[in-house]
Amino acid sequence: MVTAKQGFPERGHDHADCLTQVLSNAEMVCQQRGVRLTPQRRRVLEIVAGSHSPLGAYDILEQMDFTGRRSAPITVYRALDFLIEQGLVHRLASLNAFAACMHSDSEHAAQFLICRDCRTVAELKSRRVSRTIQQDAEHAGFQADQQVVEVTGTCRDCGV
Amino acid sequence: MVTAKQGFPERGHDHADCLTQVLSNAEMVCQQRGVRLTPQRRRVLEIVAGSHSPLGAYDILEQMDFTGRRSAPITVYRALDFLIEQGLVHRLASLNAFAACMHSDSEHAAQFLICRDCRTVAELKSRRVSRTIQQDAEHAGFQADQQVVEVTGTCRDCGV
DNA sequence: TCAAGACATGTTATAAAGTAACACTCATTG
DNA sequence: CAATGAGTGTTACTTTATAACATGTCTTGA
Repeated sequence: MVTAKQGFPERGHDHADCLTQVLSNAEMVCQQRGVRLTPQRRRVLEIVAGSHSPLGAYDILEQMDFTGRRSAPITVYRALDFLIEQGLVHRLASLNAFAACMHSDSEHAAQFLICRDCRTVAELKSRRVSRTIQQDAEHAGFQADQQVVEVTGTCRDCGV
Repeated sequence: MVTAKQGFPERGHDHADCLTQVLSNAEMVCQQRGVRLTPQRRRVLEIVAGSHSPLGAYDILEQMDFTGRRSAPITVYRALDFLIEQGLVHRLASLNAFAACMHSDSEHAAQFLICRDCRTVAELKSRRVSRTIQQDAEHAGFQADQQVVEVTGTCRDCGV
């Protein structure tokens, strides 16, 4: 899960707040851009944002199963594609999983801290890191336009 | 593919040199560590190092098929696990693909520049980047111990 | 108002990536 | 030379993701 505050989220924080915030922000963002946050998409966002740790597409699929019958995986992937495009959800390549983004209003590279113990995920959101990558890539003769930064380790609460 | 030089490899460079260098380095490293670079493992490394762009496990599998009969995927994955463990091959999470490492002698975080046009891959190998990530993570209450940095963009030769 | 087009979803099937479990080989080494 | 352990073979399977095509549903302008 992802928190609005800088730094790694505290263990006991009220996650319902995150959820509310993500959803209302998403409504706003979509309205502004003239794109549709349909019930399906909203539902997927809700599920992703409701989890403390990133979810696989099939985990999401299981939770979609509210009317008794299960939808096809493609349904979830389509909603995820939309949400990612709008910057409302990030994909974590190293986990094949997805996490909601609290900062979709502000432009930022996708940078993650992944705790190997509690599986909690936070965004690093360091301008310094993205700038350094940008510069060093350029120095190597490379024009960077998309960064994937995923850091595995132990968070404050799980640390020794 | 990955070059020993800093910066993005030049288009016309002699790739056979890379290959030879990777293999002799691997022999050495394995001998030093008392682990076995078996024919299978050597063959997988050869295939990976022989490609200018990262290969999927099943691409490697196809090329293993030298005696006429195809081995099972697990064979390739087992060899890759070994090679990754020894730092001879890197896994590119954002591509589900694998690339040989030219710098397995020196300790370094896995950082990649991936050209979206020619699919060539180079290692960034920036101490500055890994240090910055380390520091900023720590500042956020997080003890980093493994970094994934994958940058997509356009290389010198493909750039506008 | 209603047809056209665009966007969204349903349905079925399949591809691509990765792993489990167990049997067998083969080089040591004590 | 048996016992051990690392490496490989074999079969089956799980997990992750996409293709292709049919159907539904908004909205917009004639």
